[in-house]
Amino acid sequence: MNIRIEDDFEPDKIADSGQCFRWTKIAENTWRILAGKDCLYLVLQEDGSWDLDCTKEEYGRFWRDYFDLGEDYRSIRKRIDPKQDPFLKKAAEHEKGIRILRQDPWEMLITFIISQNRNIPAIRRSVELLCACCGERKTDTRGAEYAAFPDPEAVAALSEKELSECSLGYRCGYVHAAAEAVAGRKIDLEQLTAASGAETMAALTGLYGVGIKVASCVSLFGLHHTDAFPVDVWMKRILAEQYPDGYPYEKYSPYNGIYQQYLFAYYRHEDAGGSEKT
DNA sequence: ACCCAGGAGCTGC
DNA sequence: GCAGCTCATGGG
Repeated sequence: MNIRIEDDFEPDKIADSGQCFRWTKIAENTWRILAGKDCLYLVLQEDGSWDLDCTKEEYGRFWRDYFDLGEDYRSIRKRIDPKQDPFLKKAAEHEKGIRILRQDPWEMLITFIISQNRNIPAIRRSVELLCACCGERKTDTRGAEYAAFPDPEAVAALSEKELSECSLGYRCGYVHAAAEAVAGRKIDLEQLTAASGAETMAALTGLYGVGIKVASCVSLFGLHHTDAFPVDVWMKRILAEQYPDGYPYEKYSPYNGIYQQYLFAYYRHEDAGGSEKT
């Protein structure tokens, strides 16, 4: 089907933003998106519209929400006062096009446990190995095969050897424990969507191998708690350099997580480009 | 060879 | 409560 998107939507920026690890740009203007057990080809048309290889029903039931197309990111960016916070304003304008995807909480939990103390290419590699190891084999609309993200039961059933072959290193035990907790109903991730931020963080950090950083990523990317504010090594640098007197978290509520994505992406791009930030 | 990565658990104070 | 150490592996 074909859709138009009026405000922010740039797949290159979303794919590079460190919130999803199974997007692949397979040609100019074509992205292959793996999410949960599904695959979608997203193609930018000459007229600026988007072609999606799914039915209207699938779009309404799943993909529209996945891309968070009900949210008006333009107005969220406009709330930033350039006089009060020029750095955030610059980051948001530069990274315009990012959206916070509404991804599966279980997939986010495992993905961000895997992410700890690793760079993005290494995370992608391990996630793919895990899916290949125990995810359901499927075929997309172009006839290509892919592996779905595995269920908690499938991950919990893996042997120590099988898990270690996914290059998880010392995180093997964390992944296995999380899979057992979810499969064994010791934690109900779906229920946390409606829970408070504090309650959600407490429940997630109660899991072995889940600290504040991973829990906030699951909150933001898997439960769409837009006030969750993940602080990793990059964000620590930003906070130290740009906000030495403290970050105005209260003022930016409930959009802290969205602004955080702008800051994170902007700083990493500037750093990679070698230019100095002011 | 070297340093770093979307960190977290554990120990010792 | 919080600093310091360790953990396994790949990317640059």
